Amino acid sequence: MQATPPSSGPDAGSRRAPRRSAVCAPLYRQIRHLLVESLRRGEWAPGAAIPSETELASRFQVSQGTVRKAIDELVSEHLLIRRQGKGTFVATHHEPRAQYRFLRLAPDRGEPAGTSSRFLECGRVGAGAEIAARLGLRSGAALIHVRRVLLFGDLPRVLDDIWLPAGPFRSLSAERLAQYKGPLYGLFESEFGMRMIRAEEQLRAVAATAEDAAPLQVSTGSPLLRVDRLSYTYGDRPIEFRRGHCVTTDFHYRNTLT
Amino acid sequence: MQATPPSSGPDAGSRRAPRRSAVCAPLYRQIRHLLVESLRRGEWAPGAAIPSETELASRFQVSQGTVRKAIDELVSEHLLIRRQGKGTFVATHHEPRAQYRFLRLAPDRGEPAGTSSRFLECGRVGAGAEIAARLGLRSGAALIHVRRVLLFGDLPRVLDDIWLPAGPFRSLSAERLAQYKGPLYGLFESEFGMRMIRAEEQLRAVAATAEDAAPLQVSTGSPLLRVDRLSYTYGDRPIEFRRGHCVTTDFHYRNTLT
DNA sequence: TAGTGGTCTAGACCACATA
DNA sequence: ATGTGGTCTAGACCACTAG
Repeated sequence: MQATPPSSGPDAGSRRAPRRSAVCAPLYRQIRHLLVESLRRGEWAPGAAIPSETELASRFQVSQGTVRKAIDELVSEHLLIRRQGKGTFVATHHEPRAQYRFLRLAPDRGEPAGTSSRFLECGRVGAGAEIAARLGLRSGAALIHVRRVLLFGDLPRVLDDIWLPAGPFRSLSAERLAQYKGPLYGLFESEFGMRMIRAEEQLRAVAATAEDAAPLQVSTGSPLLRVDRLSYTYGDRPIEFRRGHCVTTDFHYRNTLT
Repeated sequence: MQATPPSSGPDAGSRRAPRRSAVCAPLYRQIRHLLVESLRRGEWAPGAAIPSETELASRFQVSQGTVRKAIDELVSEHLLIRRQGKGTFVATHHEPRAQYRFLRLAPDRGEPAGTSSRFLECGRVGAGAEIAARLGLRSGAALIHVRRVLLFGDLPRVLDDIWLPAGPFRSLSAERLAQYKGPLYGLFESEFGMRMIRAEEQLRAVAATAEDAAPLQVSTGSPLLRVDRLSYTYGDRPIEFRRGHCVTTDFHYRNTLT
């Protein structure tokens, strides 16, 4: 930052050079960008504290209020978490509060039972045209494909097909998945350094195929909620495509419009 | 507000009484609450400008920055809209930008065609147990029921059943609906003084009944996306329950997870 | 007691819109 | 030229956490 500190108190008059032009983002957005870059580079690990607001202010040569506004935005996007009296921390999918941030399926009555995964497949495949386009890869690119059933208590309710670029996720295996407890995004974050921060979903109703119906213990042709999800990491880079088929006779997908 | 302005500059020392206790919200939230109350009372009409930040600051005896933070929150919740150089305005469903804020259905390819409504029914009914509970009314309370088909271009894609409390919406009629152009929430806002600011939705896949299938021009039993929506006005008061059945062969419901 | 984030203030200047 | 929101600063004090 090329900010010039004022010579004295708030009434110091014309005290700085015109720092930015019309093409330039506000200072706090520039700071925000620097913070995101540090996160992307892994300068601060998930779960770790970032430097205090005052330290960042002196590092970037801006006021604490400007750093604060940059952090405010990142907190609202769940990239950072504030803890009063303790500091500001890099968000992680291992925290209980963030565990099911992306899981919108809930039982019609009663509180959400604990979920668990049963993994059916894990192997390398070539990217079809549709999935390649979504992930921004060339057709035929190497992917890892995972198929699993999500159980709520002991009720199988979601059949997920997950496609990941083979590069970063090369070492993902059925064994590693089977032994892992907790949300997949936690595993991706810890083992592969890929942190999901945002996702776009497309929902539709479809009839169950025979292949979908069996693991979900429903009849072929019964209505299923199909959820296509494209997940992004830092810098709007798509990193996972997922297609879920959900039984919604006693569950529903919840959403808030604001 | 019982804030005491400081005697002089920023270094005036212990300059105010302890304004709030542990049970009390921060000043900017108190200001925010006062603003929402003014909105609820209709002190400023939808589309109109609210007083400037400096005027509100002097009215509430707080600094402009505190008013600003209160307004910031209301802007992020789409209750207010800022226009640089012009002022801050009460949001309205008549603005082009807000027209389809709550419409999440989009065509799989191509840009969204214009939508139009075909109204099938409009009449008084008694509230069933489920809908009464959702709207916070007693079972059997008087409701207005509207049924319509939403068309994208000339494609019928959504069959909506809408229930409204008969009190505020007493004068809603088939004639009034037929002659009205634009989003329903615009009509509710202008004609009935009920402004929707938030909604909760529950989605599931269902098989089309014969009654659903006919107006949507699909076969009985084909999969439909059912969307149950509860809409709220100021103060978390539920004011509309809506059940939509959507054809999702060439359309989808889009959602962003953040 | 020291350090952190949370709130509040006051004032400066900038960018935009209107007259 | 004036008034609006938008950005930035500096400093005060509060509330919470931990050694």
